[in-house]
Amino acid sequence: MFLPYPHPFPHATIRPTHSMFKEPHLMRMTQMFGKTLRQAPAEAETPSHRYMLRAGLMHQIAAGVYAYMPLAWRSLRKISDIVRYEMDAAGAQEVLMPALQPRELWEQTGRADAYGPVLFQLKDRRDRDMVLAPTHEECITNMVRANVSSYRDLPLNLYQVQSKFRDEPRPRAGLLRGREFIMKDAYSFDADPEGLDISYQKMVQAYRNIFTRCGLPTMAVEADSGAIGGKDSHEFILPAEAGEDTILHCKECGYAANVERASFYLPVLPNERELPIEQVATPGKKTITDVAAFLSVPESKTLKAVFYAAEGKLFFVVIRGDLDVNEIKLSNTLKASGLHMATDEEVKEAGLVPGYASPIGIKGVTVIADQSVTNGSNFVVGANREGYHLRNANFPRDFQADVVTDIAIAKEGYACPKCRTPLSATRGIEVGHVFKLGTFYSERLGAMFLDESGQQKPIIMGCYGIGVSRLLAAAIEQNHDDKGIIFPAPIAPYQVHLVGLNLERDDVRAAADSLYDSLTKQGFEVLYDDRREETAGVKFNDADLLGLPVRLVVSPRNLQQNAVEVKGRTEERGRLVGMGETADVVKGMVS
RNA sequence: CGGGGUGUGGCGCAGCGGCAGCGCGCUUGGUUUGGGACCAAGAGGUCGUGAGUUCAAUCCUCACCACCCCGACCA
Repeated sequence: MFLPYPHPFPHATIRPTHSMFKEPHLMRMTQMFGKTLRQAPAEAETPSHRYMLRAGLMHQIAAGVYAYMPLAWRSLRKISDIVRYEMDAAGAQEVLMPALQPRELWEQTGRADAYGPVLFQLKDRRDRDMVLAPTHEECITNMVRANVSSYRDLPLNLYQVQSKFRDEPRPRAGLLRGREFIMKDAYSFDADPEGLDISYQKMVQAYRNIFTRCGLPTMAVEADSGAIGGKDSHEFILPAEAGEDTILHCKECGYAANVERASFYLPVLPNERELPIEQVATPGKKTITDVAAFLSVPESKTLKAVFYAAEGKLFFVVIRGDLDVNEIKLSNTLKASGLHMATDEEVKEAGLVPGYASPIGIKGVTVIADQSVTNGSNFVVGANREGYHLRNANFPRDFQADVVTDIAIAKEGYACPKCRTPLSATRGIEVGHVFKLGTFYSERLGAMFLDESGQQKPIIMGCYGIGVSRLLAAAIEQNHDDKGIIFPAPIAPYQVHLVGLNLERDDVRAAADSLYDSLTKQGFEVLYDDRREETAGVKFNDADLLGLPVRLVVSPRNLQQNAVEVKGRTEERGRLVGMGETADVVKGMVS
C-alpha cells in the first residue's frame, strides 16, 4: 500500500481511554460541516428544536423528517452505544430488520387497519402493497417463528436500533415527535409468564442503567398499555416543560403513574340514611356547578351524566359530580375504537335530555358507572326532564349500571392510592416504554414452541422501546439555558471545546495546536475552534450554543502564564490551569 | 380531520399594482481582536405553484401545494 500523503489521522493506532469511539475523533471547526445561526428558523418554537437548528445539528427535509448532521449524529451514536452496551449486558442480541415490509404481514395481526393512516403505505412496481414499518413486532415474530421451536430455545431477547416510520397526524417540536425517527426496540420471548416477569424486570433495570449512564434521570411510571398491550406497562419519563405527558406521583411512597392510567384514593363519605327520591325544579341549571350551587349541596353530592359514542353505539357514563371522566380508562373498559363525546343530537336520539339526563329508568343504552357512585348517598341527578332534577338518588336502589369500575381521571392534589398523600403533577417526555405483550402476536403469527411435556404453546412476548432520536431532543429540552444547549457529558458530541484566540500569532497557534494534539492523543474528544477570522465573542457564543461540557481557552493572555482557561458549560467563569495539568483537570470534568 | 397563521436570497424580516429591498451570513481587500468588531467593494432571488383580472401582478382574485401553532389523534 502506497500512500501519497502523510496519513491524515496519525494517531489512529492510539487507543482512546476516555472515549467510546474507537476511531480518532479529530475535529477542527474550520473543517466541520454545519454552521451556527444567530437566529433560529421561524418554524421552531420548542427550545430543543430551536437550538438543534441554530447549532447546526440537523436539517429539516419535510414535516417531521430530519437529516442528522455530524454533531447530532455523534451524540446519537453515543446514546445508541450506551443502549447497545446495556442491552447486550442484559443478554439481548442485536439484529437489524427491514423498514420496508409487505402489507400482508400486517394484515395477519389486524394491525394494518388498527394503525390506520399512521401506517405509511406504498406499492411496489408489481402493484404489491407495502408498508414502512412503524415498529417491528410482526417482523420479529415472523423471524422467531422460523427459528424457535423448543422451550430450549427460550428465553430469548432480540433488539434493533433503526429508523421507524409513522405518519403522525401532527409531527411536532423537531425530534420530539417525528414521522421518521430512530428507535431501539427489544422483544423478549419466554415460555411462561414467570419467564416474562424476569425478562421484563431485566429490561426495566437495563433502562434505568441506560438513562443514568446518559446523564438523564428519568422516572419509571405506570402506564396505560393500550388496546394490544398486556397487563403490565411502564413508561420512562424525562421531566421537562415541553413534555406531552402528565405524570402524577407521590412524594411520600413513590407511586408514579401517567395520568392516562393513574388511580387515586377517594375519601369515603359518611353513610347517610337513604331518603325517598324527590323531584325539584332547577330551571336553566344544566351544569354540575350551577345545580350544586342552586340546591346548596356539594358537588360530591351530585352525579354527572356524560355521553360517549363509539362504533355507532351510545354509552351513558355516570360519575360523581366532583370527578371527571378519564377517556382512556373508559375506552379500555369499552374496548371500542373511535370513542368520542356524543353530540346533543346523538343524545336526543336516544330519548335523553342533555343537561338533565338521568340514569334512572333508562333503557336501551349501556350504562357505565364510575365506582364513585358507590361512595356517597342521596345524590342529585337529572330527572330526564327539561328544568328538573331528582334529589336522593341512590345506587343501586334507584339505578343500575352494566359496568361499575374506575373511569375517573386523577388530578394533582388527589390522594395517593397507596398512602393517601396528596399527589403531585409533573410534565414529562416519554423516552422509553416497556410492555408485557403476552401471546397476541405469537398466536396470530403462529410462533409456537413445544414445552417440556411436548405440548405446543404460543411464545409469551414483551416489548421494550427507547426513542433514541427523541431522547436527544428530550435531553436538550431538559438541559439548556438562554445561551444554548448544555449537553450531559456522556452524550455530548465532543467532550471538550477548545477555543483558540488570536491564532494568527504563531506562538498562540502553536500552543493551541499542541494542546489539541496532546488531548486528542490521550483519547479526549476535542472540537477545536481553530478559526482565525472569528472574534472572541463569536467563538464564546458558539461554544455556549453547542454546549459541550468543557471549554478550554488558549490565548495570548493565558499563554503569558503558560496557562489554559478551563470552564465547565454551567460554570459562571473559568479558572486558569497550568498547560501541563489541563488533561488531568479535564478528565475529572468529563468522566 | 377542525381552527388559526406563514410562504420574498442560506437565516430573520420589510415592501404591496409600475426597476425586488434591509439586517445577519457569504466573497475580496484593509483595519481590528477576551463575550455575536469596523470600513470599502462584491456575489446571491422562477417573490411557494398554477390559473385569472389588468396596459402592467411579489402585490388583487381563485385553486392548489408546503411549513408552523392549537385541538382531535398519538399500539
